[in-house]
Amino acid sequence: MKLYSTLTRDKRDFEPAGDAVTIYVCGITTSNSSHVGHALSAVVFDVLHRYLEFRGYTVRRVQNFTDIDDKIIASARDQGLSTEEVAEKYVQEFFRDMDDLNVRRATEHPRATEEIPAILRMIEGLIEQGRAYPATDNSGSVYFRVKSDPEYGKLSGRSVDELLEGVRIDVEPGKEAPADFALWKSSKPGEPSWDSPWGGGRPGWHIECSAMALEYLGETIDIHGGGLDLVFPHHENELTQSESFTGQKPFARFWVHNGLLRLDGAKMSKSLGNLVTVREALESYSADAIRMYILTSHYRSPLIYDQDNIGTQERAARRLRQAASVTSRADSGDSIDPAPFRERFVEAMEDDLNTPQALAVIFDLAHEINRGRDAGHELAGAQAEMRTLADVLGLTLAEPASKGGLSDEDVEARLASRAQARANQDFAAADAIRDELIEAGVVLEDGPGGTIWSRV
RNA sequence: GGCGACGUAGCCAAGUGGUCUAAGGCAGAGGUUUGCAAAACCUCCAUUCGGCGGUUCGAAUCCGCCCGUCGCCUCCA
Repeated sequence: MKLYSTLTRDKRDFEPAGDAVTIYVCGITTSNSSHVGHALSAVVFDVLHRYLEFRGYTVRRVQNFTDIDDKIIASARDQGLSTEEVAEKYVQEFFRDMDDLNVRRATEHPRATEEIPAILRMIEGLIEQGRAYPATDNSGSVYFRVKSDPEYGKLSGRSVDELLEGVRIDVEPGKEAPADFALWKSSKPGEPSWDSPWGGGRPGWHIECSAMALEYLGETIDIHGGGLDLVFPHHENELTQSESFTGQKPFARFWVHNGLLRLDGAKMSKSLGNLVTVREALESYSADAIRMYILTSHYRSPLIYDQDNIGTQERAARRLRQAASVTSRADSGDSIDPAPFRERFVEAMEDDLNTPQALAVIFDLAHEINRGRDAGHELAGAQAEMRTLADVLGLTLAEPASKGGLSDEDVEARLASRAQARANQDFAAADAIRDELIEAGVVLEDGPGGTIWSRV
């Protein structure tokens, strides 16, 4: 397949270097509930993973949790909890949110605080190589020496000179140059702290990802992913320290970045506070609708979070769901050949994961199934294919669960009353029952074979 | 200020040199079906791709300028 890489700024043919496709995706910092922007990124890489498996590859995907940083420390202090407790709370919340979005778990979900030995080995190695140095003011921090890498800036397209001049970067004491970044941060009294050759401290943000990628996936990984906002400085720094440490280039063969979700004209982010949590979104919309909303736009494009537009996806999801489960008289002796649809689906996905087109193919197949229903064609094969393709996008095509109101038995009972009323030509009574059920989120369809119902 | 992305029908959104008089979804109009609906099906719904120039036999697609929106440069998926 073709994949766009931020490093080369073009689409290239992707083949894994080894037997399995290795993917490292930057995960969340466990200081807050996940928002829909995190869901966007998670869904994109979930679909990439699912598609690669659909194509027959074995995939090993690692996604970390940054479970120690300033915000977690602050949050723990505010709530009177330990940093571990705060982190654990949001890790569990993340898993629940992702499960409900039908995002499959990664192969591994390592945490920064559980990888301290690997992180320390890497920092020590970088110091030995002259790539890093303990803070010049003896604070106990360790910094990476950016000017030691003449290629620094190649991922984000930044000029090293400009960065070294400290354009809009505050110079910290103890740094040789403004662009140098922390590999190890000395801890202040009362803060969580791990022992190191330089004194008590904690890992800098970037080093954890390098260490985990190396530990779990090796010196060169196939795909490194994350949101576009991570390109600089996070991924730029990961790249330089990883290639410096291992001497192996490239650190990642493809850099895949998803576009950012916006709300009210700005990027959805913690610092701006303009966010909608995954949980809030799931309270109003089904996972299929949320995923379809994300996937009807290309993953590299920015997407504006808009409630009304997600609502329209709910109706669109229903269209697919019904086509996947309609029944046919199957008396024509013909059936629908799904092969051309599968081909078009694959063709779309092969082109840098063009999910909008892939989804359009599924809609075309749904249309063909509905036509086939009217013509009395055999549908099972086409419907099975449709479910297979939908599953590659992580769509369940399942009915939303009963939202408290009426149980299935209640619905069946109301339906029986309505059937009796219709038989008696008492359409007023029949329509009243229908209206009542619609209020409860149950839609009826009267057909030649009787009335079928579904939840919306 | 530096670097980068984007602007396609009422809305969302693919398409990036000819098969585009532009996919798909939602909304809308007429019809079939139905006790009436709903769903489904049939027909219709951008001669046009932010604006102005240019390159080309040919541009939504390439180039230039302008207008508008957004991202990164500081923690952020």
